[in-house]
Amino acid sequence: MAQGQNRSEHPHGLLFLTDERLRKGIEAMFFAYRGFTADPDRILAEKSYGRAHHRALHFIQRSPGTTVNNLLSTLGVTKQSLNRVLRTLIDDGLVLNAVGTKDKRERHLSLTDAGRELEQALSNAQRDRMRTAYRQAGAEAVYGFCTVLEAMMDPDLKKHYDQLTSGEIV
Amino acid sequence: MAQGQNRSEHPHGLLFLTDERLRKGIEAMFFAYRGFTADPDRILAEKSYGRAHHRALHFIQRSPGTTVNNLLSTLGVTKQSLNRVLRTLIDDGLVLNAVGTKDKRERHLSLTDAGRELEQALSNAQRDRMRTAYRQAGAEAVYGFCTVLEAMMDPDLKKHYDQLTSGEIV
DNA sequence: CTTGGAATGTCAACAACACTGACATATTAT
DNA sequence: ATAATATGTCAGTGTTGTTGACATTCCAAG
Repeated sequence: MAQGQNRSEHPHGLLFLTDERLRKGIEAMFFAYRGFTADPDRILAEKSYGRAHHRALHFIQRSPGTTVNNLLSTLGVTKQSLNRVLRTLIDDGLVLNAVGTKDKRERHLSLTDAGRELEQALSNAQRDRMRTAYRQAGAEAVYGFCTVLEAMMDPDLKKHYDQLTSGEIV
Repeated sequence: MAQGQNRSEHPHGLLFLTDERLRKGIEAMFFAYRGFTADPDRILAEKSYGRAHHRALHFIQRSPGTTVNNLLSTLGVTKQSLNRVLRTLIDDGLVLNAVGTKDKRERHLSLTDAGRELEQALSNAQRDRMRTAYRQAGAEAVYGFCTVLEAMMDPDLKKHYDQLTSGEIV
C-alpha cells in the first residue's frame, strides 16, 4: 500500500531523497547521538554530574568570559535551569563568576583549573570517539558530515555555531 | 599555552583530525540534534506527549509486531521507563498489545490507525527538515554524513541500526 | 534625577523521563 | 517439579527542563 514512500523520488539521481534514505538518516542520528554522549556520560556519572554540566563547561571553556545571557541563548534553556547547574559548578569550584567591569550587571563566566581539568577529561573522551569515527570515515565523509549537520540547524542556532567556529573571543 | 591542540595532526593530509575540527564536529552534533528534534517536539507538545513517545511509535512502526524486549534493547531504556510510555500509548488507542501465538509470554506491539496517523505526522515533520538539509548538502555529503554517524555508534547499537536498515520484518 | 528596562539570581511548583529495587504473574524450557 | 524468561507494576529518586513571581543591581534615556 502507498504509505507515502518515495515522495521525493526523481529520475535524475535524487534517489538519496527517498523516504527510505531519510528514515535511515533519522535513525543514524538517533543511534549516533547515543554513542556521542556515552563516553562523557560515564565520567559525569562518577562525579554525579549530568549532561547539562558538561554543556555548560564546554561552552564556558569555548568562550571564556562569556556572560550568563550569552550562554543562555547558546544552550537554549531557561535561566532557572541554567542557574541550577551553574550554582553547583561555582560552589564546587569549577566555574568562576566575575562581576563585569564595564557593565556591573553582567557576570562573566570562566573555568578554574579544576574546571578546565574536568572539561578536558570530558572533551578528550568525546573527541576520542569522534577521532576514531573521522579517521575511519575519511576526510571526504567528514566534510559531508558537517555540511549536512549545518543544514539541519535552526537558523538561530546556526548563528551561535558560526560564531563559535569563527574562533572569536567574547 | 599547549592546551593539547592538534594532538592528531599529521603532515599527510590528516588535518581533518585536529582537535579544532573535532570540536567543530562535536558542536555541530549538539546544534544539529536540537534542530533534528525541534519539529516533532512541537507536534508532541500539542498532544502532551514527549520524545519518548515519538521514539516508541517510530520503532514500532518500523518493526510491526516487535516484542517489548526487542524494543527495550533498541531504545536502550529500562522496562519501567518504556512501560510508562507504552501504557499511555495503549490506553490512548495508538498502540496494540497482542499476546504472542507461538510464545504466549511475549507481547507483540503494533500501531493502530490512529497510531500510524500520529507517527506519520511526526515522521513527516522530521523528514521535511532532513530532506531540505539533504537536498541542500547534496548526495555526496549525505553519503559522508551517514558514514561518520555509523562510525560513531556503539557496536551494540549499530547492530540494531543495521537490523532496521536491512529492512527485515520481525 | 527619576524612571524604565536589562541582566541576573532565587524561590516554588511541576512535568518528562530516566534510574534502581522489589515483587507478581504467566508461560516456556529443562 | 523447578528454573528461567517475558512482561507488568509499585514505590522512590535524580536530572533536567518548564512557568510564574519577585528582588536586586545597574545602565540609559527622558
